[in-house]
Amino acid sequence: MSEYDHTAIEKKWQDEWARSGIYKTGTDSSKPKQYILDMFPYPSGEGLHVGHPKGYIATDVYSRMKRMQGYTVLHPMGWDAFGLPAENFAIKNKVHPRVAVDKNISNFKHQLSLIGLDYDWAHEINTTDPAYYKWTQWIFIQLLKKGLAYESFEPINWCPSCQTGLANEDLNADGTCERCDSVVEKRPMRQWVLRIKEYADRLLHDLDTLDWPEHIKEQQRNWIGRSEGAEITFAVEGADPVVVFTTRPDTLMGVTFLVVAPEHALARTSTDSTVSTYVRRALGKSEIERTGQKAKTGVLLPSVRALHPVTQEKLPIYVADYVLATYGTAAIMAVPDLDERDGEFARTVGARVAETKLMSADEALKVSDGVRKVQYRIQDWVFSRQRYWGEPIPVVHCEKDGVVPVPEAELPVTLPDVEHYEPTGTGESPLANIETWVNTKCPVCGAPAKRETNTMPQWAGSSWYWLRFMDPANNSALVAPENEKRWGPVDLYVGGDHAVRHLIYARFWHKFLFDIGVVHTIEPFARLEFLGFILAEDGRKMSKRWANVINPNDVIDTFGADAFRTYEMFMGPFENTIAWSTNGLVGTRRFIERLYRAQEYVVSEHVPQLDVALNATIKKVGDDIADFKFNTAVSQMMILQNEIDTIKKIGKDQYATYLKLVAPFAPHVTEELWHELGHTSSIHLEPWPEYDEAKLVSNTVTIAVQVAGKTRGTVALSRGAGEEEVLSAIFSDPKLMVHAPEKPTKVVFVKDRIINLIP
RNA sequence: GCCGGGAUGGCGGAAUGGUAGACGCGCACGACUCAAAAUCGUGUCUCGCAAGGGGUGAGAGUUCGAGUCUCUCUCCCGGCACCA
Repeated sequence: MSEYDHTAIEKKWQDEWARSGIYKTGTDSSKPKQYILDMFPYPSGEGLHVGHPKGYIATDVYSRMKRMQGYTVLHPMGWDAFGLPAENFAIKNKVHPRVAVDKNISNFKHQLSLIGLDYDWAHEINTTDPAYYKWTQWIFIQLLKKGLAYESFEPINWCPSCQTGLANEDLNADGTCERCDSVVEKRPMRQWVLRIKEYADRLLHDLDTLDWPEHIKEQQRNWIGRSEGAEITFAVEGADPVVVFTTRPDTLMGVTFLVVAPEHALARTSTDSTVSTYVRRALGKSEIERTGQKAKTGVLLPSVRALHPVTQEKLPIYVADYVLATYGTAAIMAVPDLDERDGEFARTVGARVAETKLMSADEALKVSDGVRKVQYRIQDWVFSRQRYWGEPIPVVHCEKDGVVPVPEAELPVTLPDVEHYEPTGTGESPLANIETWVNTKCPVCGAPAKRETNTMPQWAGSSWYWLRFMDPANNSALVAPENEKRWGPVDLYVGGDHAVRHLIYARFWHKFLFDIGVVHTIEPFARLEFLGFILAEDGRKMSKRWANVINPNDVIDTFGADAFRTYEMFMGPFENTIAWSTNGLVGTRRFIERLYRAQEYVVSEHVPQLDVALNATIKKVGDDIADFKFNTAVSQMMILQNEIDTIKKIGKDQYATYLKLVAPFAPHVTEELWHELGHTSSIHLEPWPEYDEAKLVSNTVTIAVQVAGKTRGTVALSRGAGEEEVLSAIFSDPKLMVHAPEKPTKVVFVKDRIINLIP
């Protein structure tokens, strides 16, 4: 037997698999399909650290088993390559973002290739490829045609550092810019916005159909933030009526005043100087300053009074910035008696507090002429960015015809080369400076017109990419219907970090594509497995800044891809965040070596002593991979290996079976050993082993003996032994005899498991 | 405040209501070696020489039997949050 030389073995088989194409996407449509997808990466200049491939290894293990189980498998990989990092790199180094992106992609591909993943690179996609973003633009035009994309001039989040508008989803929890942590301003400017709110109810309800982790569904429910309530109109003396939204119409009789947001027309049009000063100050505050404050401030609107719809009582109206402009009607009815915030505000301004007599919601609506209404926290999706490196929004502005979509035959609208990638800061993208590109003709009337110069956000390309993987080279359709029917939906989607943003945008676009007949399922991702991150050995995030980054290339060089893969699956539960441990990796390396050395134990005849352990391993490894419990699958393989090392003997067929079980985890060494056994075709195309139910359990069992619920020892008997037999075994064991009552008042006997004697 | 998920050795973690701590790391001792590494073997929750006792965040409960089920509480992680 030769030494285990992981470098030679891994190189040899990676080359051979590439040559023979064993991982090509299956074409046999008579077999059941599995579409297994990773969240595709942004190819950063940093390259991969050992945390990144964890999800890729998991889908690799899963897809290998599924292929062996007879499924045709689609397991593709691609690049989500638009976005700010490449653009910032371009600004700094004066190179075209494409150059940096291409370089990064080739580095990523090299790193991935060392891991031995079974991607079918014939299906590779790149969101920055014009042949790809042609269809991203096509989807935008369909949204526009259906009235789901619109221009808005409302104030939006503006990041002064990135110099672009942002969606709410691009902000941190504290309201700062997700990318650079700058304090975000509200800035009124022209923006393209998508009506995701129209899909809010479907996005909420269809969560129930998904096999996703509960915490992800919950995050999406929180983000959508549906609340049921009512709108009630209050007549106002001296001004137009005020409509309020409330989730508690039943508290109507406790209302003692109204409050409107500074943005509310009633506040903005007030001529009172105290009010206008307050409003001006409030509007000048950032989102954080306004929502972060605890003490409530506000002023009375003089010369207006609301009329209580039931008592006709005259109620004061205040303007206060604890009422949000972006939610409900920007006006509330205050019930200081029951609502803590209203109560606090009433104390600050000295407003009246009345005891609330509750009535039924129905009655309240009747007497107040209120209407039931549903409100959402989610806002429409601000979809334009004033930056260079994104998909151009494919519309033309014509003086006569207004906004005109670029005809589909003229797509893609390609991104022109520019001299400077810097954002202009004026609310225009760098594209605005390229006159030859901006100036065009109106597709409707032919008159001179100007192209839209805003680009799409980073999330656009990833909002439909799983469809392109099904049909990557199609130039006449986003995806051919037969391919979409063949592969959709994604059976298993694996990734992390995008619980809300990507997953909600992707579901939104998918539902839209369902509505226009492009896809046949209402949801894109039937099952989602969310991964836990790998921290650095010091327990911190892996980062250049802490100098604690571990590069997979180095690990693979020292320990081999097989040990590396197996370790990442063995570290702990897939969804747990766990610190990397090079010591831990040594353990799986030892396991691979013992597997390798076990070829010395191979004998031609069957070794019955291994039957139980081997059958149990077939069952457990298969079940556990299916359930994403890779850590216990690996530990079961180790248990079998321990058994083999004890017996120092394994039948040739048994070893072959064992190799197939390890193959998804350690594809190179198992392929090598498989060929050593004399096979000439790949182990990865072998049928997955089946277990023999009859051999799953051994003929002897260990029965725990308890006295009054306290375990006193065990007896070993043949399977199926009756109570009498167990009792006689107990009383012939001197150690147990001492504890066991001769005449128990009660005996609990569970066959093959336990006996409990109660004195 | 609301919602979701947790708490088990020195560490990562196992346990259909049925022998808690599988598997791995680490550690200790032993074998091999001139020696070391590698490898192999033995041990490793805790108190105790032993017999035996205690032990899965705390407290109660259900049960012949609870890490697992129920209730109360503490703490940790994540999401949302002046959302009316």
